[in-house]
Amino acid sequence: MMFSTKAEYGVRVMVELARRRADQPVPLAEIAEHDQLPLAYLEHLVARLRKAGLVESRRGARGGYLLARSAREISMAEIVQALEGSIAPIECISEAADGSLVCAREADPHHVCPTKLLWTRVRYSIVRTLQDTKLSDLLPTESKPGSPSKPAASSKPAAPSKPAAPSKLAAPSKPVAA
Amino acid sequence: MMFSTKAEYGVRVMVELARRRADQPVPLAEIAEHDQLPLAYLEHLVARLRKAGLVESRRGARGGYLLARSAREISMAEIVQALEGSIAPIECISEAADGSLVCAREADPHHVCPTKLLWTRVRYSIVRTLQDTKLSDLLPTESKPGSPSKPAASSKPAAPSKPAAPSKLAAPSKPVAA
DNA sequence: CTGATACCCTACCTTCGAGGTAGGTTTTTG
DNA sequence: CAAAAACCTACCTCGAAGGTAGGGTATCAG
Repeated sequence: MMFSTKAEYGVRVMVELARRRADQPVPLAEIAEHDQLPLAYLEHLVARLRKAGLVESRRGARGGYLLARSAREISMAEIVQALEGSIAPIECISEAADGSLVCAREADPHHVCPTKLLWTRVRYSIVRTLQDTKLSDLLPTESKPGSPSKPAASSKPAAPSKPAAPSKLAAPSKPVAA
Repeated sequence: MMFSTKAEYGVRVMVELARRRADQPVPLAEIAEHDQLPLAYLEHLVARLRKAGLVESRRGARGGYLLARSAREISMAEIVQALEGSIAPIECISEAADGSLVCAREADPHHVCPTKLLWTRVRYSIVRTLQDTKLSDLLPTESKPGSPSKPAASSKPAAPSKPAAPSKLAAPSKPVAA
């Protein structure tokens, strides 16, 4: 497993917010009950989402949370990023304050780390997929007038419904029973 | 961080093996010293690689490990898979014994998990990148006659050497004081 | 044959962060 | 005002990541 439940739960919260009418706030307790998730824990997560500017809050009675933007304008990358922090497949490939990718082992400028290429690639493919997937893509096909509901990935289809089962890696005998 | 050091160290070991002449075994102690990694720990990792059929071993004096196949025929997916087990971005999207993707929350067949699409996509993009990257791709460009050394990723350049300005996706929550 | 080398195996140990609780404070509404 | 809800800080716990330790076993050099 690679992402923590922070990302998992947080994405669920965002989906629940997106499903509802955008003009009135949704109390967190409602979502917690609907998805059977611990309320107190969700409060931590949604705090991060708020600091990241992804949701807005209304305090007091009849308060709750709302999406700060339209679901079509929120990418999963933003959500995951807000919840998990910097997206990196391994410690080595996380970024310094200046945005560059650092590797502690790379003190010696002569020596180039051969594995860096791999992890950079992996990181990039994850980030791209997360960026290409918008919050609206996870909503049940609710045809908004004038906008096709499945723009999905930009360049390539990010997730073919049939993964074709290569070698042993995926081997879903029942592929993605959606 | 998403993969453990198992994958990180294990990939390093494989790279070291690939760098050397394929006909004589490399003792693990040599690699441990070269990469400054704990020998006893590497032994655990390489045991997994052996069970997965990725390396072979010669016991006794002048023994060591060798690649079981050519570096061009070993994908990073196999390596990571051997070390980390099933590749899954979150618990939900891992496979059951029968190979199907399970989600505990999906007991109710009516209810479709809206977030499953996301994690399936992410999983697939990771797996594809790992499959497309061969062990030979991580070797310093050592031109084998008759084979181009950079087939790289399938469709798109997977890793830009300069991350440019990644909006805010970079922002480290914990600044990684390396 | 004997020692050295190196793989191989099982058991253990320690730290740390994920995942969650708890309890209080503040703001808003009816 | 009382209830509802966000907000905040502190704490707790448990399992796995990341090792260590120590022996056993095969192989080679001399």
